[in-house]
This record gives sequence, structure tokens and C-alpha cells, in this order.
Amino acid sequence: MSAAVSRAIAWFRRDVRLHDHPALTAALAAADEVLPLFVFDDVLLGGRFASANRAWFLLGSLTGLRSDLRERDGDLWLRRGRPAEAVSALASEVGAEAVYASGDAGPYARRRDEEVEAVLAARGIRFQVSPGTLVAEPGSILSAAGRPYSVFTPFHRAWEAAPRRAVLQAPERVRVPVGAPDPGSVPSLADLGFAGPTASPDLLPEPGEAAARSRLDRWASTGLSRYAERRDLLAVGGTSRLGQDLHLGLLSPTEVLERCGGPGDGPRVYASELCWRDFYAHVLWHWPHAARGSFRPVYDAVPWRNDPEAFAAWTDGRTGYPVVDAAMRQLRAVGWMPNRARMIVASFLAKDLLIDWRAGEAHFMAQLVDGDLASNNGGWQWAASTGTDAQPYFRVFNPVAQGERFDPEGGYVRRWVPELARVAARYVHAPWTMAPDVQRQAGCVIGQDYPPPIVDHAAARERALFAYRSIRPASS
DNA sequence: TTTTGAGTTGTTCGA
DNA sequence: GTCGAACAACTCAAA
Repeated sequence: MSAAVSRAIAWFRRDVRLHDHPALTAALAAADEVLPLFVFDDVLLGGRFASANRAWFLLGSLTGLRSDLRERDGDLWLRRGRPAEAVSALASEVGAEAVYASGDAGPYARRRDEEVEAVLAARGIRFQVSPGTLVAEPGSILSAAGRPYSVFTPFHRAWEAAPRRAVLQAPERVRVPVGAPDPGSVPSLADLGFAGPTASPDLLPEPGEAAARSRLDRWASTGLSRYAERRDLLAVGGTSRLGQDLHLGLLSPTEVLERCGGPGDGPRVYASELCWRDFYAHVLWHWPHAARGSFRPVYDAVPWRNDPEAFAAWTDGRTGYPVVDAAMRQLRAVGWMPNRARMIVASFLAKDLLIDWRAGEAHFMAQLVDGDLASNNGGWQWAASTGTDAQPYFRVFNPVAQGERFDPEGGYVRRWVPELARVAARYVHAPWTMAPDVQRQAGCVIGQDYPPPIVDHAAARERALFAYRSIRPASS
């Protein structure tokens, strides 16, 4: 190695892309030779929120990143272990002067990066963090009093007013260090400890940046303009389906926001959803305790029921409420469900079944190909009325009314609950109301072909209201 | 410091 | 069937 040649590592984490990548761009600007690296972190792969579906999506996306880098004379180095050790060992081995990475606002990621920075600093290696996983950097959106926001609407106003960085080009060439060690091969899912994705692979989104970019192209040119009217319609598929691409950073949220601009309600409402993603990441940055318990600690006292059978009925999609069961079966089959369905099943678990929302949060993280700690946690706490800017606790979704409103023809429930295939629309969200002869004619006898409701919604609602009221400090 | 207006996504009840 | 009010007070953000 010549003394005149400077070297850096570009450490990929939740930014598995080449387009609009500030950390990679900074590394390439600062160093003559850049070594792209991904580290399989056993803490994440085996942690409480590990997911075979996301691991599958990650592996496919890393394969894509490696081939994209190779097309640019580069490569992708793969290591496994504790990041502080793996990154610093490789940095020393190749004589890197700096390590560049995109910031990650999660509680574990912050601790990990503090440790990495310290270990690198002890060896005289700089650790530089760039933006790239959120539109606005955590800590950058504050009220006039300098305090973080815990209500969405004022956050949204400040977020819209904040300056935005420019979208960056993908590099044309990535020159890697001469004589660098073996890059290593992409492991199998089994190597990472997973038998296989829990969803059917042909129903999971195609991994990789190229596939994500074509999803973005299609979304920006077709679905986006009708997003506002169609996002909640369960049978329509009016949402972007870009969640996994944003979670893994196959797409930069800044670029997605720029591509999805324009007049009309569709772009406006979609941009606000990107803002929600930032909002919940900022909330966890400022209040990391929310990752483990209620944002408002008083709600840790809700008397949740321990009911493994009811929880299993919920995860299996056999609660007897068609829209809940359809959504839970879709989740298991394809590793995804639309946001409206997430709200319905979350409300059902937390309110109708009065089961701790954290059990539902964990189930979602195990299954969702787009599972994201901050967004998932924020959504669950919203549904359970325990979070920032939560819905009032006395709002309890009625699963029949939600079904009738957002799946009026019943196409969604019939697709995922085939027992209901021949039930007429007027009964399809409450099949137990069919007279016995109608049940027989529809091939859906309650208690035989399809379960009766696991709880009576009206009674369950009263139970939830009582339970939540009981822990209010003002109540007597 | 005090005050005031506002707060993603609903449901139920009674007129 | 449609409509408005009640739900139950609370916290936040900003004037």
C-alpha cells in the first residue's frame, strides 16, 4: 500500500443501495479506495424481533448490492459477529483511516454505534455518520422551545418546513483496496439460523435495489395519485408496498419523497405517511424507553389478560371476526398486510382481547417483511392508546363496522378466508347472524366451517373501557 | 407564566 | 337512514 493512497470503509446497514447514499458518497469523496462492508450482527439476527422473512429479503438484497458493486469495479465484503469487532478488525487489516455509515435512530443501533466509534477511535480510525435512513435527522426537528415533539401535527408542520438535502447520484465507479482480504460469500438463510421464510417466497416482494426502484417507478406513476381515496380499501391494494424498501434502505426516503411530490391529495397524504415514519423514529430517539413499554408509563398498569388460547386464535386467524382473520392469515401467507388491516387487528388484540400490545408487536415483527421497530412500535402504541399522540382509549374499533366500511363487497375477507367464499356481502363481516338454513346454503355453518366470535364485541368493548378507566390517575 | 386551541385513521346512542 | 353529540378529561404546542 502506498502512503499516498487513502482508504475508507463504507459500512452498509439499513441503507442497502447505491442511489442517494450520502455515507457512500462521502467515503468515495474522502478516500482513494473504498471497501464496502456488511456485517451480520448476531444480536439482531437472534434478537427478540428477528424475522425469517426479513432475513430472506436482506440476503437477496445483499446479493443484488454485491452484483451492483461488481458492475462498478467494486465488491461487497461480508463479515459476521459483533460489529465493533468485525468493523474494526477489517479496518485495521486494510489500513482504513475512516468508516462511513448512515445513521440509525433505534435504541440498539445507537448503543452499537457508540461502541463502534469508541473501538475505532482507540485505533485512530474515524467513524463518520451521514444521513440517509430518514428524511429528517433524529434530533433535528424541535419545537420553538427546543423540545422534541410528541404530537404528530406540530411535528409534521416543522418537518415540512425543514430544509432538505439534495438527492445524490449513484456512483459510477467504486475502487476497492488493492490486495484486500477475501470478501466472503453470501450466507444461506440456514447459515443465519432460519429454516426458511415463513411466508411463501413467491408471495414476498422481490429483493434488491433494482426491484425496489421499479416498484417506486410504478407507484409514482400509477397508484400514488389515487392513494388518498384507496389506501384504506382492503380489497383494492391502494398502498405503496414500499415498506420493506424503506426499512432496509433499498430506497432513500428523501428520494421517495421527491419522486412522490406533485399536486393533489394522493402525494400530500403519502408524504404525510413518510412523515409518520420519521416521527416514530424521532420519538424512539428522544424516548427510547418506549421500545420496551408504554410511552406513557401509567399505561404499563393496564391489567392485560394472559390468554394463550385467545392469542393463538388471533395469530392463526380464527377469531370468528372475518376481517381480523383475513388480515392475520394474509400476514402469515405473505408477510405483509395493509395499514388499515394492521390497525384493525391491533385494536382487536389490545382492546377486544385485552392482551398486551407487546405480544402483538412481537408477532408483527416476526412476520412482517417490512417490520420496522419504530414504526411498528408507534403503530401498536397508537392502537393500544398507550403512546404519543395516541387515539383516546375509549375509541375501540368495531371489527364488523370496519369490515363493512373498508371491504364493503367482502372481496378481501373471501380471498383470505375461503370458508366465507359463498357468504353474501350482507353477512360476510358477521356470518354468525345468518339463519341456520342460510349458513348451510352458503357452506359456512358457524361452529363447524367457521368459528363463532371469540368474544362478543359489545361486551369486550365494555371490558376494555373498564380496564383502561381503572388505571387512570383521575379515576376513583 | 398563563391561557387557549387542538389533537390520523371511531363508535354508539338517541333524536 | 341520517345526524349531532357524547365519550372523559388530558397533554401538548404556541401565542
